[in-house]
Amino acid sequence: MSLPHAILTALLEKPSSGLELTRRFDRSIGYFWSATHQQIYRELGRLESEGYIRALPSEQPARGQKKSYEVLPAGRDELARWTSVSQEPKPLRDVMLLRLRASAVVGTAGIETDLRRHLDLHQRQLSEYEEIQKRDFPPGKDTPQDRLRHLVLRAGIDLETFWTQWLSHALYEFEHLDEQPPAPGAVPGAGPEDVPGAGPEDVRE
Amino acid sequence: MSLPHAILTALLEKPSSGLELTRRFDRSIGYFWSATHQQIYRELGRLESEGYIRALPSEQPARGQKKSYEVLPAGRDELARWTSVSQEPKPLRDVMLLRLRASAVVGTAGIETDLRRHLDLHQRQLSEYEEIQKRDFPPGKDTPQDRLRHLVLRAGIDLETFWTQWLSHALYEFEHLDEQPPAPGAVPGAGPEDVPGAGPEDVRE
DNA sequence: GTCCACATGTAACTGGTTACATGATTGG
DNA sequence: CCAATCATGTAACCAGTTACATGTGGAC
Repeated sequence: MSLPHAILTALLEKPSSGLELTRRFDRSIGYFWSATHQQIYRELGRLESEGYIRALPSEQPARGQKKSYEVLPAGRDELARWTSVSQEPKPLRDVMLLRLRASAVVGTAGIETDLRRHLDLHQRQLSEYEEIQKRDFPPGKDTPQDRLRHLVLRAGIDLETFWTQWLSHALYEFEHLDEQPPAPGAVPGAGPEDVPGAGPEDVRE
Repeated sequence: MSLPHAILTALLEKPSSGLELTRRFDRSIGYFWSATHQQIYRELGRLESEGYIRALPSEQPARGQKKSYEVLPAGRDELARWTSVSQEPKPLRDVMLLRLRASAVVGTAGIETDLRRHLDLHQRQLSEYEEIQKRDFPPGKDTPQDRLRHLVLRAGIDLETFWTQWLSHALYEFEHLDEQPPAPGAVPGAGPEDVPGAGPEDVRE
């Protein structure tokens, strides 16, 4: 149950309409919590009916008409409560890692291209974050709020850094997949070919 | 649609029953794809009805009776196909980062304790991975299959390393949240990182 | 008047979670 | 016989995804 709290946070930072929220979820909020406009409208409805937010007065209640929301005291309280409550980290679920493990069994055909593509994507994301860091968090003036937000951005930067490094390493491994690793003077074959069959079995897990 | 492929991979590595799969998903498979036994049984049923796997002969078809599965050629083909197909990386969704951003607005009460707890959890996970690395991937013997699996484990290790470092840094920041930050000649203390700068409001997103 | 971008929604579906049900086997 | 454990499942729910529907206002 995190999306409503993401929306409350966004609305506290700045009251917005559904579409404005959607845009913000494509930008800064989306760095750590993504959501589509359908999710957002659905959730805005719930939050309003629960008395956590309200539509700003002075607008028409219809389709096609912009409708902005602001957080009510009850919403702020709920967000503060949720923020302070301990939560379990949720286990990792990463498709690329799964594909890599699968490729150890059914062959690596096609993966290398996608590894390269992902590397490119993560590098772009990293530069984008670094841009934002330069623009929004120059060294110097510094409120506690700024520091907290910077901390979050830092996580994004460090995560993208991890992925670019790991993907680079993975690609390097792929280029040397058939070589005997420690033995000097291995033969680079005709590209990383299929790796069929099952290797040493998975017995120790 | 990744869970069926995770199961196909696991079954190719070693034919298993539902409960055995569940155990393996709590261990090595779970490092990058987690699943509960309910999900697994549901998916085993689907995979069998689609002709991707079959129950090993020589057992009773009833509740309480163990039932092992193996992958059929069609299942292997499907896994190979899926593995080779390009996929989009899915955007990050992390509750702790969201809570931190929220805490910049509604206050940091309660979070610090949970940051500490998460740091501990990630440190434990990291040591567990490093144990496994020592045990299963000693330098020397090294098939292409081993290298691919090692690569996946490496991602786990590097990710946990990232989290422990980031959480340590976050805790350091928390201890100095009210101080004026970039005073030259600041005390390094426990924090491994530098202390950055400022940033105005969230208006430009 | 038509087209397009803006803006708000509905509906159906899928995958993951939580709670519970049922039978078999084994040790006391 | 009873309780604990192993083992397989059902059902209800919830969050996120995908596809589609509807209305407004401005540019041409």
